[in-house]
Amino acid sequence: MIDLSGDVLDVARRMLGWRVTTVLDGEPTAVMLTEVEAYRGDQDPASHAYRGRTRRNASMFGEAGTLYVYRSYGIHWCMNVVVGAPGTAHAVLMRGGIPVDGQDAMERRRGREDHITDGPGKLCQALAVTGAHDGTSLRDGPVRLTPATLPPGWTIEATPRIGIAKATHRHWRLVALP
DNA sequence: GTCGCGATAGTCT
DNA sequence: GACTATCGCGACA
Repeated sequence: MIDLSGDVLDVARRMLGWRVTTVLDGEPTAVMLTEVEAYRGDQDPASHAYRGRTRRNASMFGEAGTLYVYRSYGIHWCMNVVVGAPGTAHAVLMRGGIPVDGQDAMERRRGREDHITDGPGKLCQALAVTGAHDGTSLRDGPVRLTPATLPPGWTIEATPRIGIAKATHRHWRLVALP
């Protein structure tokens, strides 16, 4: 069972190395997370939840382990793990990973053989995650999150979040490097 | 390898 | 009416 207890930034760091798996269109696919960002609910000007609950971000206010999927730049899907007590709307954005299963299916969905899971929009496309999965549970839903450890020797780096104009002093983007 | 830029539409002001 | 939690391509080095 996945453990999402504790501060959202600690959870984000712990999640590096975890597996995200889907079985959609009959195709099993899985990636190991290598890039995530933490968003601290209503205390974070960069969070979608900063100005309260809206139609789009409603699932952020659910219980820990809920999947929050939104459309980015009108084109791409991006997915988050909801963290913390219901109503706090803390979340961890899954930005990238490396393929560990179903690479053929992911290459087909992406229409190319390189750079298939190294960005938030790409990750969703490769795993076939869409807005239809918003609000489902990562514990027993169509998109699953399972704990795993990073391979030996990997290190973690903290940087400012990407594409964010506010709160840039907060280094809440975490990247795992070989 | 890095840099610049256009596409595109939901969401909120 | 403005603003994105992005991507892919082409130019350059």
